[in-house]
Amino acid sequence: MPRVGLTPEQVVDHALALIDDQGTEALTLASVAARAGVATPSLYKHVSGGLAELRRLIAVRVTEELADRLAEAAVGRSGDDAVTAVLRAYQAYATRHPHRYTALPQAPQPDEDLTRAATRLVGVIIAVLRGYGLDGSEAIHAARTVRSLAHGFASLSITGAFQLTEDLTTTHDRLITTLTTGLHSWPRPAKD
Amino acid sequence: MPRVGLTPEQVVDHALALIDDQGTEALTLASVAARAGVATPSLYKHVSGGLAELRRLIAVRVTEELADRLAEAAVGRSGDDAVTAVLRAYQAYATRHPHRYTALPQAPQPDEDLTRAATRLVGVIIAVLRGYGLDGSEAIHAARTVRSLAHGFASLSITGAFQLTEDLTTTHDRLITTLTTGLHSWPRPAKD
DNA sequence: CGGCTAAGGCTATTAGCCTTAGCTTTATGG
DNA sequence: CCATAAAGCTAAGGCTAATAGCCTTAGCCG
Repeated sequence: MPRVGLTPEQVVDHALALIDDQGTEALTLASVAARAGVATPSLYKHVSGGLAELRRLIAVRVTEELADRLAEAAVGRSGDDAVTAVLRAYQAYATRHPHRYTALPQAPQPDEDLTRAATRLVGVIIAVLRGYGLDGSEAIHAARTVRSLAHGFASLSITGAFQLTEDLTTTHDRLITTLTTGLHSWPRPAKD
Repeated sequence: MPRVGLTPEQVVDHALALIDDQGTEALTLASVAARAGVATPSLYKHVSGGLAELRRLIAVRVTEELADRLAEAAVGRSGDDAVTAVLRAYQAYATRHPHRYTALPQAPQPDEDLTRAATRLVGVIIAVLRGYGLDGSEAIHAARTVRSLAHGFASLSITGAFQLTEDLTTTHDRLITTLTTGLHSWPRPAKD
C-alpha cells in the first residue's frame, strides 16, 4: 500500500476533474477515491466531514476561482467598462465550467470559509461600484443587484432555460446595458 | 393490502409536502413511499422513471404554480406597476416555498412538459412587456433579463448568499427600479 | 353472474453508496 | 533505533434505487 500523499486540496482537485467530466450527479466519494487511487474510506482522513464537506470545499474553491477571474477582469478598468468586463468574465467562467458552476448551490449552509471567499468576490464588485460614486449601504444593494443578474443569467443559461433561438450574447449585452444604466441613476443618499 | 388509489399527481403532492418539511435533501423514494403509505417499489407504477422523473414532475408543478402567481399578479396592471407586481409575486413565492424553489434546478434536462410550463411563465412576462412597446426579438431579450433578475435574486436570497445586514426588501426595490428604468430605454428596432 | 384482464399493490433481491470501527504500515522526529 | 502519529487498508452496517416476479383487487364484457 504505497502512500499516495493526499491533501484536502488534491481531493478537491480530483473532485473537480470528475465534475467537469461527468457532472455533479456523478460526484461520489467512491469515484473520487478511485481517481485518487485510494480506497473510499481513506478520503475521510483528509475530508473528515465526508461528502457534505467535500461539496462545501468545492463551493469554496469555485467561488475563489470566480473571484479571481472577476478581479482580473476589473483591473485597469473603471465605470461601465469595468462592469461590462466583470459581467462578461462571470458568464465566461460559468460557460466554460458549467458543471462547476452548477455545483455551487449544492453546498450546505454558508460557513466561514465560503463567506470569506464570497466576501472577496463581493469586494471586487464593490470596488467597481466606486466608479459610480456608490459606497455604504447603497453600494451593498447595488452589489446584490449585480450578483443577482450575473448569477441568474448564468444559472438559467447553463440549465438550458432559455430555449428560444434568439442569440444569448445579445441578451447578455442588453442585460449589461440595463445594469449600467441603472447604476448611473442609482439613488445617492445625501451625506451628513 | 388495501389499494391506496395513488395517482402521479398525488405522488407529487406527497413529495412536495416532504420537501416543504425537510428540504430537497430529504427527497427520497423511500420517504415519499412512506408518506403515501406504500412500499417503495410501488411508486414505479405511477412514476415509472423513478427518482429522476419525480424530480422532473416536481419542477413542472412548481413552474406551473409560479406561472399562476405571476399571472394573478399581472392581471389588471400595466407598465411599471405590472412589472413590480410580477417581480414581487415571484420573490414572494420563492420566499414562502424556499425548498420548492430550490428543487427547481434539480430537474434533468428540460422536456416537453417543463417547456410548456415555462412557456406559460414567459408568456406572462412577454405580455407585461407589451406595456413598454416591446415585442419580437427584443421582447425575448427583455424577458430573459427579467427572468435572470428574478431568479438570481430569489436563488441567492434563499441560499443565504446575502449575508450583510442591509434590508433585503430595499435591495429588491432597487433591483425593480433598475429593471423598469432599463425597460423604458430598451432598444426599439425600426419597424420595416 | 362468471371470468378475464389490467392495474396497483407486495416481497425479495441486487448493486451501489456513505460511514464508522479497528487494524496495519509508513514516515518522521527524538 | 525506536516510538508515535499520520495515512492507508479491510470489514461491516445501514441506507438507497431499481428490477423481477407474484398476488389481489377492480372493473368490464360476454
